[in-house]
Amino acid sequence: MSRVDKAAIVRAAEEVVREKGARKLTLDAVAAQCGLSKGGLIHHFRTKQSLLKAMLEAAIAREDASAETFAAAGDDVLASRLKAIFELMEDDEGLPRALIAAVAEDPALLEPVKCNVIEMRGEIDSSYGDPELAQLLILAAQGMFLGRVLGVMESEDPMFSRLRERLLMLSAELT
Amino acid sequence: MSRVDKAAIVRAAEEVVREKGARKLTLDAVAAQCGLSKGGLIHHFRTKQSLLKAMLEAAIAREDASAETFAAAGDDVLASRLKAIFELMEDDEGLPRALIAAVAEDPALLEPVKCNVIEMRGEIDSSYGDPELAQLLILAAQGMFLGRVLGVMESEDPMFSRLRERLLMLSAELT
DNA sequence: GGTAAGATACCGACCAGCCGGTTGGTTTGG
DNA sequence: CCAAACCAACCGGCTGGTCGGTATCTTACC
Repeated sequence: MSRVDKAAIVRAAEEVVREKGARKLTLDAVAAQCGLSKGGLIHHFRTKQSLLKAMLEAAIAREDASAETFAAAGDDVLASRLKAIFELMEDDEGLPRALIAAVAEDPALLEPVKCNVIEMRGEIDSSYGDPELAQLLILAAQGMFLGRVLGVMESEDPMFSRLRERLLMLSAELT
Repeated sequence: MSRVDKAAIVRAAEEVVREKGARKLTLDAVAAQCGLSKGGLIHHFRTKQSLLKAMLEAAIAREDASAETFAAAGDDVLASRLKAIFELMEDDEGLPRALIAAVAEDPALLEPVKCNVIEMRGEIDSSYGDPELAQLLILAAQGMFLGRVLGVMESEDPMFSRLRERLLMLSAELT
């Protein structure tokens, strides 16, 4: 049917952003990265915006799936969300890059991310006796995520794992 | 001497990013915004990169100045940093926009931001008996900042001020 | 099984507009 | 009179997107 599917194109786009920065995320570059002509690429994604949208959706889906895996393994809402965020940070492809590219291109593309965050917030608010503290733990993890995107927080840094463990401990105390 | 100074140009650039998004931060747009021709703009900032750099530096300087004001008024390191971050979030110009524009254009421009964050981290690490918890409070504030940039966290939201107060309380318990 | 017809995947040349930066000149302040 | 501030036209390269065509696959009918 198709030698290259949309998922492969999205991966190629992430690769381009990682290698060359968000500003160089160009249709030609993506096409080259996945061995396609620009025409071929446009056949799959009719506009650049639709490609960016797909990048964001793929990344969000990965994060949600990750959280659900932890939840299925017995973690509570907060712990599984925290672990999902950490996992997201460790393989630094995907969402961070897509986020940057999208926010640069058109902030309106962030709508799905917004929805996702709000949904998560709702889940947590209704599950803990001290919802504000629970929110703060999530926010701290997202702060680490920001540090990662900006290149300030390295996942090999011993501080990173200490903060990570500490956050999980604090979340365990909350139940 | 000059009818338009560099600070005014930086403000105009922030305005452009706010109104049209980082991708539309173009020399022509900035020139138009501050009533200058492109040639005139280039006379002040010889390249776009140097303008971006100035934007970042101005924003960082604002934040540092804000933190120092709080410190001078008697707040300890953590509280003054937290308050500075909150202040940064409330008038949503400046750093968030500059950050986005810079990271999109060339991640290397983030170096000063990186230095600033690392310096802040050092200050805090050496000032509290439980440095990790102190770091987590800062990270939570930065997480809120990220939420603001993505348009998820509104500063009028009652949740916002509750989280803010809670963070300050937690920091007070730490001394 | 073969094949005609239609759809889907893909190519690569091309275009129009944008954008960073140059240049050569004019105005303005001291 | 000089230097700094500023202007406006211009340029070359890039980029998103178009277009007309080819190759490959599916379907259906004989």
